[in-house]
Amino acid sequence: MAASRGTRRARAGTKPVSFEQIESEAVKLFSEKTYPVVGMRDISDTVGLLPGSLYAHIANKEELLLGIVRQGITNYIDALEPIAASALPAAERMRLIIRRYMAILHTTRDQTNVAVNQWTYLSDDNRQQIVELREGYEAIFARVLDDGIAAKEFPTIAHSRVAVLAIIGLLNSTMHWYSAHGTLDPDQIGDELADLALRGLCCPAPGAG
Amino acid sequence: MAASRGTRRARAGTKPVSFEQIESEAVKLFSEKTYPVVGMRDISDTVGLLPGSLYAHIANKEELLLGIVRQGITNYIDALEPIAASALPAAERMRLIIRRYMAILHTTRDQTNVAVNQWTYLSDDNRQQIVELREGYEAIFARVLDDGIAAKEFPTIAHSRVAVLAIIGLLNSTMHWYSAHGTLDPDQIGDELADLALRGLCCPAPGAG
DNA sequence: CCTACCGATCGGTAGG
DNA sequence: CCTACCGATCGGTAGG
Repeated sequence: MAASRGTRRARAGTKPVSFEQIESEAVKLFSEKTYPVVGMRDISDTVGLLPGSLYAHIANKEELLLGIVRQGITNYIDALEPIAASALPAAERMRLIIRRYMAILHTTRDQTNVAVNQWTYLSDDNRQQIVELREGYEAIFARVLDDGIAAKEFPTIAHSRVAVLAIIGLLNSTMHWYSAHGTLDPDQIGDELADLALRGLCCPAPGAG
Repeated sequence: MAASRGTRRARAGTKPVSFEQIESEAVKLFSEKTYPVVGMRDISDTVGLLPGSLYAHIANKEELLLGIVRQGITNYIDALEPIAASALPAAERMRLIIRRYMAILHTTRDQTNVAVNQWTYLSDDNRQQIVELREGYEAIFARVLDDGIAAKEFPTIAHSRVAVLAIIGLLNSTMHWYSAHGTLDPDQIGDELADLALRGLCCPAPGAG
């Protein structure tokens, strides 16, 4: 009975906590349990602060989510945009983009999960910001696809937006089963998925009728 | 000031509320806002009951989710299993399965969304139940794929489980952009996705190197 | 199916 | 960064 509040005494002469630590723990927790289920007390426990002390480092819970989501998407845009803008044939660019996507997923899996699946918890203004970022992200894939069609590398596609969203959906879905600690390396999976997508964009399909 | 509790008087001589109504409204709300963010008061409001009255029809919040998720998956298993078990060539079975998947998605979109993305909110025992159901669901696709490889319809695949999960991931991802009210009909999209998947399983890919 | 209510937990703050 | 605390809301229940 002697330690009524002893559980909370995590900080005795330890180094001060940084914003980056808080954000990094929040990424893990949000990815694992989702934003609405993670309490500020969960976050403060993992970094060794009392709940109220978090607000010396962050404005509020939603700002934390916003930062994580925005950076999570920006990571992809910054890396994929130059590839899409390069002078290579569209099929090659698409392959490089898919491979690079898997590499980024491998190093920022939790953040990607939050960015892709949890931006919907943002309130109106912040969500609108993210919607625009997402459009920029989609545009990268659309550009390469359209280039490929224009250059006759790919056949004319009935609904090209469907193809773009299908490819993005395929890539994002890997998150749910691709385990970072597994034996499959990201380049290998990237190549297999690129094969899948590029075959899908080119030749006639079997089993019809 | 006269209507202090007047807002809550939704039921005056109306027909009694059924369990099915409650479940159906819960499906919509869970799909739209996710389980942890939907309060019992949100549900009771839409069916026109007071919060406590819900418990005359349901055991608790989680039982509601469990029922929705289980039926949401069972819908697919019941419809796809017979196709997988039929005597048709594997490529044809795969095409029929994908087409049927899109048809079910079209009629049970909200429930599918909840079943696919929100079973993780179940507590241990209930979640384990769903994990087993999901394995049965995956097995349907694995069976057709393996049959196709054995019959040399598909080439030997490095990681056949990757292919299964990629196809399921592709199908499930349609949920995020396929709007039930849109002009794209499910058969049409089903065919395009079947083309994508079946081409991916057969021929050599361009753009390599 | 309502009335009336419960303990627990939530995000966040004042003041130091 | 802690102490001490706040109002709001949560899922759920007893008793009728």
